[in-house]
Amino acid sequence: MGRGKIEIKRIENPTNRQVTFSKRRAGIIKKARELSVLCDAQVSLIMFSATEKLSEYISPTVTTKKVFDRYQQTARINLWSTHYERMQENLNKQKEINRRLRKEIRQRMGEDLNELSIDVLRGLEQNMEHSLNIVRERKLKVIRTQSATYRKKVTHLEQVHNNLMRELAQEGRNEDPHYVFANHNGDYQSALELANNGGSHIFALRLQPSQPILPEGGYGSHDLRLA
Amino acid sequence: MGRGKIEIKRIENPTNRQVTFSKRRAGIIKKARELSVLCDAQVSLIMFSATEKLSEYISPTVTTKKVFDRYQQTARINLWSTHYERMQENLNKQKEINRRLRKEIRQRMGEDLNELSIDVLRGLEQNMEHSLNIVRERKLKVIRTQSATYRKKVTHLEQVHNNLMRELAQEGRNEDPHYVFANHNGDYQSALELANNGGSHIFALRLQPSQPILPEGGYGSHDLRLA
DNA sequence: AACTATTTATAAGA
DNA sequence: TTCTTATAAATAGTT
Repeated sequence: MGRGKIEIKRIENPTNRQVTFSKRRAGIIKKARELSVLCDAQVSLIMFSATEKLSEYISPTVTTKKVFDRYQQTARINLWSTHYERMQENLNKQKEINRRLRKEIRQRMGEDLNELSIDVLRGLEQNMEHSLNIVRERKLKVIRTQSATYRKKVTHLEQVHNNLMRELAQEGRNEDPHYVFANHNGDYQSALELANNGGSHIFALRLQPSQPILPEGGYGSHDLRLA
Repeated sequence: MGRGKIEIKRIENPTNRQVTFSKRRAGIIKKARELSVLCDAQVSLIMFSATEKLSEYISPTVTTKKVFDRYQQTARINLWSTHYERMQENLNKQKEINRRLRKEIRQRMGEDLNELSIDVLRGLEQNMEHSLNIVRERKLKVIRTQSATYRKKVTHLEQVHNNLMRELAQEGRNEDPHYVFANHNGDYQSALELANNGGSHIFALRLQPSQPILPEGGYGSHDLRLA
């Protein structure tokens, strides 16, 4: 269609080739648009010229991404979809693990027990007894360690105090010895308090029987108990 | 170009539309091929008909994937990269959640306690005591229910047995009454066994102090304890 | 699926 | 690039 018929083979003259590209690009884009409109089709047309220039047409009813995604599905061609699928699989696997872990925790908190057989219940009870003993021992050990630390601190403070008293007794002029003594007593008192009862009032809340596991952000060890 | 000029708008007659699609699809694919050859261009043409049928042309010098990749680079359009990133984020979030859940379970099994403060330890201990009581009660309830069921069965069997004995006593000729009696005793025995000790030997393994949580497939409530 | 009257695309030239 | 125009090619309506 032109002044003369041409053979369909690479146009060697670069200028000529470029001109033909421009003309025909316009033509094919027009054809693509007409096909879209007339036939209600979704068309994606991407062209790179020999000079690397990008031209494209995409039907107004879709996006290039949608066409690509659909192309993958329909053509069943891998492209990057394997990557996608693997990620999706992985995600689902993680979610399933998550579900089971939450269930495990709920059961260890005394919920969701109805479906458990007597055998499993017995095992769970024994395991929890055993674990509870470990936690108890650990707690006692921490308390003992902390007590020891505080005792050392107290001993040290007493020494400091005694030294001061001695110095005061030697130099003793216009200082009030009771000021220092009261200070020392305060430290000792708070140290004992912390060792024996440290903040346990905070955890009264922990005994709520059915604390729900939050879907996200509020899960996990301490969030569960501190909520 | 045809017997009459047509307006470029959706063809309402479905048959007509389908025919036109076929004709014009052939035409545009021919145009795409000619453009590729004449102008040394790389063309990707993807079409979905209104009936969801996929047609495509791709220049012989490239692959669809290459065109897509190049399109992304050149157009500097994200396309699916955001999708990727979101999936990756989601996956990481799930993994982090799972990490915390595993830690929670380990701590409830008496592991990883070193980092816990005396406050948290005290709370954990109280929570575990409370949960253990719930599990214990549930276990007892199940045992009681099961015992009741077995008692009913036994009672029923005794009745059946008595009826048989009575019948035998009435008709009593060449049957051995001990056969029936022994059978009945066997049932009763196994019923009692199951109620009192049902398979608990299976769970000796559960008391292993440091059963690792398997990364995949071996996690979860019962796998952990039954491993 | 073929035919063909007509419209449309475009090669070559300006 | 764009316009022009002779001509090739595509295709709408028909069979």
